[in-house]
Amino acid sequence: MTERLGGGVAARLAHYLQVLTQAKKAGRSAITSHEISEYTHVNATQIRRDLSGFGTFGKRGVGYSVEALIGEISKILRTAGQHNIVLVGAGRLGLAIAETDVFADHGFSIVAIVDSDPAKQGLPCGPITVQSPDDLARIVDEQQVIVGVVAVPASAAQSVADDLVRSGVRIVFNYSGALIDVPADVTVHTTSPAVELLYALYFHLA
Amino acid sequence: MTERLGGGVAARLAHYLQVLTQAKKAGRSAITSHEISEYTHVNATQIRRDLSGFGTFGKRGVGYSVEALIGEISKILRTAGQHNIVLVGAGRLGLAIAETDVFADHGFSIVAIVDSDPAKQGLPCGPITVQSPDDLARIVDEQQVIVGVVAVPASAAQSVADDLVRSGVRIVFNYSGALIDVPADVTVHTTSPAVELLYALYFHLA
DNA sequence: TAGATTGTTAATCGATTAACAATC
DNA sequence: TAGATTGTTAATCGATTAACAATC
Repeated sequence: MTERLGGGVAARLAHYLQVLTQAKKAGRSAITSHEISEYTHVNATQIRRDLSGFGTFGKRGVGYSVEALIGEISKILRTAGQHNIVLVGAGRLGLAIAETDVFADHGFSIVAIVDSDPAKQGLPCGPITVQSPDDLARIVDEQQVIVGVVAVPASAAQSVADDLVRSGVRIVFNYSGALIDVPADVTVHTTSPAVELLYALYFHLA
Repeated sequence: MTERLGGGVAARLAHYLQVLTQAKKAGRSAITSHEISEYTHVNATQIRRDLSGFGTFGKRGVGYSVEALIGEISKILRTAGQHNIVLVGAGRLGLAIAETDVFADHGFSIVAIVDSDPAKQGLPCGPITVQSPDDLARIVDEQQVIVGVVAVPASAAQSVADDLVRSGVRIVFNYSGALIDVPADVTVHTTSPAVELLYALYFHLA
């Protein structure tokens, strides 16, 4: 189990974890591979094989315990524990992201929000207040932040990403839609809802 | 070209289209398979093969014309043209989504926003005003809406999805994070940014 | 017991990778 | 011409699918 997982397996396990977390919040105590398959669009046999590679977590005729499986996958992905995020952009999008618990559900905590607009600095947002981008390096260092979320207009995205990388962030999560370049040792993920929509549309029109 | 594409190819083509659209907005006129690969994390050879199956779009030694390739892929995916969206939820998240042009960039137009809170109904949001959920069926019918976007709290998501499906929407785009059930002939996509974050984190910790 | 679902095998299919000639 | 990148082939790897015994 100390060996590194392949990219495919790791991605699928993360997806199962998301579904299980939501199922738990909805009050479910057990779930079958077929149900996970419906929500993830991953083949049910594949799901069972992915899981059985690490142990026998299921009960034949019943399915998997939601709670127990969350624990097992967290252990496999080594993502249990607390991870800190800094959010850049206190506009509508940034505040909307800060408000949801999509990140909190998985142990990610938004420890700081920054915005270059002085009018927004000092404003409260939940338990924290908006700070200046000048504080980024200090925040990342003091709070051991590894993830930076970019929630600014496309035109400012590259420059914000550069700031984040300079400040020591290792993973950039980009909501702006713009293409962003970073050094090879930093990971960028750009959210692109339109991609899924184009895909779904193709099969509905065909 | 009249035959239906496999799911893998269609998903990748949609992703290329997203990158090309952003590249065009950034003023790029040409792009190589290696650059598309950097932004999509799809293997460059795979990209060239995907494209060459439909024609010879590239120039050896140069790459692909961004503009021309956007046209070709739009033709292949048959997604050129205008498609209408109705957005449910005029909270921070809903308004943030309405504000961005991630959807508009690909010809999707948000033709209506509805919210069950009477205090929000009538409020302006760009060129339109917030309406009541009671108007959903009429809106979907009159404006030929095929996509419904769910931007409400998780606790209300299933009920909103039910309303949308009853009103005739064929594709549900769920930003709430909650698990949603719909009839077999309707497609749901649930955005889950945390999945990508868990995945990226795994490889950074390992 | 009967019904359901897991765990697992074998066969097929699609994606990835390396390599390289063609050509801009 | 020289350098770069496409288009394409062949070999490997991983995902999907069908089938079914094991067992809850």
